[in-house]
Amino acid sequence: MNKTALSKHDLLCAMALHVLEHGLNTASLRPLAKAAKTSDRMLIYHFGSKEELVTELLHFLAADLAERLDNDLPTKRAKSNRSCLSEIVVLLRRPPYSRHMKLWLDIVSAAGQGSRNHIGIGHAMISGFLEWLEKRVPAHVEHPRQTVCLMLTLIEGVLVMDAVGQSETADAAIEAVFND
Amino acid sequence: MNKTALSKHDLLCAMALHVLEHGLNTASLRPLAKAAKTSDRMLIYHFGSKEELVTELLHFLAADLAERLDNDLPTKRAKSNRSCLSEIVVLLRRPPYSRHMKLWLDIVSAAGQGSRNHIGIGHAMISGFLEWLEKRVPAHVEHPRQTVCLMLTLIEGVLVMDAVGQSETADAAIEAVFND
DNA sequence: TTGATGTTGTAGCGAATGCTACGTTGTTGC
DNA sequence: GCAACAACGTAGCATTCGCTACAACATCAA
Repeated sequence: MNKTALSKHDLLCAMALHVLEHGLNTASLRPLAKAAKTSDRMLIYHFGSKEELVTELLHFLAADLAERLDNDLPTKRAKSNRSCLSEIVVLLRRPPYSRHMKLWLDIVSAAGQGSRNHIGIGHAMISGFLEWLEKRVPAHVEHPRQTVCLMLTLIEGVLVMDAVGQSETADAAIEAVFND
Repeated sequence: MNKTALSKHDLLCAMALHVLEHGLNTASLRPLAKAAKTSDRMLIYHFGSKEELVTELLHFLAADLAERLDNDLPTKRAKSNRSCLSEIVVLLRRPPYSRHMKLWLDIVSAAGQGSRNHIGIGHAMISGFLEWLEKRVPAHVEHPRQTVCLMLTLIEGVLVMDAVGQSETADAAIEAVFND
């Protein structure tokens, strides 16, 4: 177990870098294997199938993203909804997060096509992000749950806008949403 | 010209139905050809390459979507921002629009990976949608441009949430955004 | 030593990919 | 009628896809 489990983690690290660079939906076994300095044969050996590999890889990436966010944004309540939102957006638009966000859009796309796998992971990631947000929203807000739902939904919209070169539209939306 | 132009339109119609059903990023020439009752050979003959075919197909679908929206939602100013937003969301969540929206997420995903093609089309579609929205937002709003940016960005977020089974989150966001 | 189990390389399978070569039909202009 | 050109079918190319068969080697318990 030890040997395999360890190398599996290394494989996931290397493949995560590759996917963050080149996208998820277009990734195939041989390039992934090359990035991890092994062969497609060994990837199937370790993960059973490509589908299981992708599942594990997405869980790995989700955990990585969550850890990064915890490190980069302290568990401290923001002064206002506006500053809370804009701090997060500024962070997510820059590397290394920007790459995660493009990959996130790949997950969303596959989920939209009905992939149970991607729907499940996507759903969990949103739930986790909502909890994370709820600890950072100002303490005085009346409906914290609704507020974080609004923030996160808007953030998702910002990611979409950024992807198609409509960042100004996203900026205007951020500017408009909170009056506090 | 007439014969080819006509049949090209027919081909686009048939292929549009196919990608709306089966997704865009996973579509390949032979299934597309089968859906249009022709051969991959003929698709290349008519469109030159797959990339050009996809480009034309996306323009066709964008025009189709715009026309449908014009027909289904009259050019009439809504009573409130809230009703304006919710009417559109209700519409987009149902067929036939729901399929267009899943395909839209495919475009966004490809755009996020840097495809000039998809970025250009996506950018244009957002711009068109913004104009369209600006004619339907209540007349009395102070900053109409900002307001439609907020609405559309939020709509994009709703699409993302719906794709990963987080429609309740999207609903809460819609509930929270406008106080009027 | 033997045998069982786990790890890895080589080679290849059948299918699908985008695209092309080549020949056969029309159809049209002169 | 005939030549030119557009329209189309058949067959195939080279590549890539996920995955597997098979053998070689290591490790370790009996």
